Amino acid sequence: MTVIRVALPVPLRQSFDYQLPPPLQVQIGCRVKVPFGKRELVGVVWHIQPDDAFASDALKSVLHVVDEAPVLSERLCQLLSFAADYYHHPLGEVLIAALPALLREGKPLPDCQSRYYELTEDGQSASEADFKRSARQLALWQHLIQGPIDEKALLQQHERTTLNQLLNKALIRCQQKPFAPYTPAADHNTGLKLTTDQALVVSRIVQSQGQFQPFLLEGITGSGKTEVYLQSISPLLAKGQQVLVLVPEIGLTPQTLARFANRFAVPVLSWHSGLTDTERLNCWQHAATGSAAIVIGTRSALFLRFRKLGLIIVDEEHDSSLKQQDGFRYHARDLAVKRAALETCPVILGSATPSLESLYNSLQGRFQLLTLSSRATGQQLPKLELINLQQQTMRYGLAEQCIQRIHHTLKQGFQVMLFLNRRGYASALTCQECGWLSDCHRCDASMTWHKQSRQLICHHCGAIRPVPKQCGNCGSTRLVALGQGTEQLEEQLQPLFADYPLVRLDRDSTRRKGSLDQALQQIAAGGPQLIVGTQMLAKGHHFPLVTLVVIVDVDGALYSSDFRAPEQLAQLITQVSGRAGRAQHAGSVLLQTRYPEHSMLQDILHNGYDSFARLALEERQQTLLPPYLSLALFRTESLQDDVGQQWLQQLVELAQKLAPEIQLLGPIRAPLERKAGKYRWQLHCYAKQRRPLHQLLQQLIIEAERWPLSRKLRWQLDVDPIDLA
DNA sequence: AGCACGCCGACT
DNA sequence: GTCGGCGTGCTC
Repeated sequence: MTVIRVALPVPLRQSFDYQLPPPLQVQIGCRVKVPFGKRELVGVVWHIQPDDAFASDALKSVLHVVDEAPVLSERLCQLLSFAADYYHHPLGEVLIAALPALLREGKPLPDCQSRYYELTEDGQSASEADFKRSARQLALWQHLIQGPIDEKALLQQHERTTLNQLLNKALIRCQQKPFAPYTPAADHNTGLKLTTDQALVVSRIVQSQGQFQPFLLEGITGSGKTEVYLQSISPLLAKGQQVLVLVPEIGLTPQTLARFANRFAVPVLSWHSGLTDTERLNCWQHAATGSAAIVIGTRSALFLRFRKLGLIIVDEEHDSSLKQQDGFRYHARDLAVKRAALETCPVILGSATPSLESLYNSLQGRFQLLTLSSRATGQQLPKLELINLQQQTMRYGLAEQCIQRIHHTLKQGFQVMLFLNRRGYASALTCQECGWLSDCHRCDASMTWHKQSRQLICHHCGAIRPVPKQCGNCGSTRLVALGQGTEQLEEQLQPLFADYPLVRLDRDSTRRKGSLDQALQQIAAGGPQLIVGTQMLAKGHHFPLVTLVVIVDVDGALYSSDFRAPEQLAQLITQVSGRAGRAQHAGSVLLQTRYPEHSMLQDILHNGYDSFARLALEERQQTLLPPYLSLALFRTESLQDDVGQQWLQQLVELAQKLAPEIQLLGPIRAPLERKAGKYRWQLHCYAKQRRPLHQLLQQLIIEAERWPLSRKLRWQLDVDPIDLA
C-alpha cells in the first residue's frame, strides 16, 4: 500500500498521511484532493512512503489526483520548505502563498495556448496594391509578411478592428500553439553608453552567470542602476534564460515595465496584486513554461515557477514592502538570496539606500558590494539644508524661510515638492474647553479628521464616524484640529500660492482609478506647481522638474522607540531628495526640524547616507541589535488584557529553562497597545547565534500549542521583524 | 482555520 | 419547548 504525506492549507504545523489507492500515481509537488474531517481539501504531496507514517489501520484515501506532473518544481519545494522552517510557519499555508488562487482551489492546470496570426495563401499572394484604401491594413499585412506574430505583440501596434478586417477578407488567420520557451534575442535597442563605474559593475555581474553570487548594488539616485540591470540581463536573454525582477509594491508602474519591454524583443510580464485570478494563472504558466523571459513583480513573484532562472534582481532592496506584514511573514529579499542559491544563479540587491542588513552582509563577505558613486548624467545631487524651527515664525506648519524659498522657486518657473507623511486633514480633533480627543473606541489611537469626506477615520482599524459638531464630552462647539495632514497643507497652501496649481498625492487623492496617472501627467507636463504628498512621493516616481523639496516634519522619527526609525528616516530623506532635480538644475532639500544639532541629521547632511549607514551599523554593534543579533518577536492579541501577558510569561519561563543564553525582553505592551478592540503584547527574543534561537523557537511553539491558554488568544511569531509595531 | 458537539440563556 | 451563543476538541 502506498502512503503519501500531504501538506494541507490549514494553520497546523503538521502534514497528514493518506493512502494512495493502487491505480493512482503521484510525484512530490503534485496536488491531490483529500478528505479532511468533514471537508475536502486540496493539498500538495510532500513525501511518498514516509517511514514514520501515521500509525492507524484506517488511513483515509486520496480522493483524486489533480496533477500528472508536479505543479511545484523540486527547487520550489526546497525553497518553500526552507521558508516554512525558517519563519516557523505551517507548510500548508506557505504553499498557499506560492500557488495562484485557481491552482489552490484545485483547478486543473489548463494546457495553455497562445494565439498568433499568420498570412493565409491569399494573404501571401496579395500585394501592396490590394491595400490602396487602407494604410492600417497595409501596415498589418506588411508586418505579417515577416512571419507569424503573437496576438499580444500584434495588438500593441495595430487595432483589433484592422485585424478583424483582414480576417474577414481571409487574408490572415488565427492559430493557436501551446506556451513554449521564448525565442532568445539580442537587444532590441542598444543600451546607453556606460560610465566606467557602470561598465565595471556590469562585467562583474555578467561574469558570475551560472553561479550563485549575491551582489549588493549600492548606487546613488541617478547613477543608472536600471541601465546596469538591463545590460546585465542582456546576455542571459541571448541564451534563453529567464530573469525575475522584484520591485516594491508602489514601484511597479507602467513606466518601469515599459523600460524593460522596449529594450528587449522578448516577452516581459508583470505580476502584482491588481491581476485577476485568470491573469495570475496565465502569468504563472508563462513563467513556468519559459515563455516569459522577464517577470517584473512584487514580493510574491518570488514564488513563481521558472523553467530556467538565470538572474534575480531585487530593486529597492531596503524597502519594507518586501517583507510580508501578516500571516506568513517572509522577507522577499532574504528568500530571493536563498532562491538564487538553489537555482545556482546570481542575485542583485539594488538600492540607493541599502538596508543595514545588506550592508552588514557585504561587510561579512557574504554579498559582493558593487558601488555606483556618481550620477550617470554627471549632474549634481541636491543640497540638503536644515531649517531650524526653534528660531522661526511658522505659518501653516512651514517656517517663514521655507515659504520664501517656495515663492522664489515657483517664480523661477520650477516645481516644489512638500513631503508630509500624514494623510487626512488633521491627525485628531480636540475640544478646546475640556481637552476631549477624537479617540478611536477600539484602538489606543486617535481618529484622523478627513475634512473632504466629512469623516473621522481610524487609520489603524478602519473605523469611521461622522465628524461631531459638538464635543462628545462637554458639548462645546470649540473643536479644533490637531496635527497637520496633507489635506490641510493643501488647503492652506492653495490661497498662499494662488497663482500656481497644486497637486496632492496620497492614498486618498489617488483612490480613484486613473487619478494617480492624471496627477503624474499634470506634473510631467511642466510649469511651476506645488506637489504635496506622502510616501508616494518617496517611492517610484521621478519628478525631474522639481528643484525644491521640503520635508515638513522630520522630527517624528528622530526620537522613536523603534531602533530602525533613524535608518528609515535616513532612507526617506535620501530617497525623497533623489526624486528631485534630475534634469538641468540641481535641487535643494529643506529639512524642517527642532533638533538641528541631532547627530544623525548632521551626519546625513555632511556625509550622506553611506556614511550615516556605516555609523549606524557601528551603533547597532555596540548596542547589540540586529543585524549583529538575531531577533524574533512573538505577538499576541486578545480581548482580555491579561491573557497575552500571561501567555508570554509562560513562554518566558519555558525559554529560560530551555535556552538560558537567549535574551528575552518582555512581555511588554505593543506600541499600539489596543487595536481593533484587542489588547496586544510582545516578547522580543535576541540571540548572538541564529541556530540556537531557531531551535528554541521551534521547541517553544510545540509546547505553546498544547497550552489551554493558547485558545484564548491569537499569537504569531515574526522572525527578523522589520516593523516593531 | 473550519466544523461539530455540547451545554446554558431568551425568544416564538 | 427551540434557536443560538461560544468553549472545547479534532482533523491522517
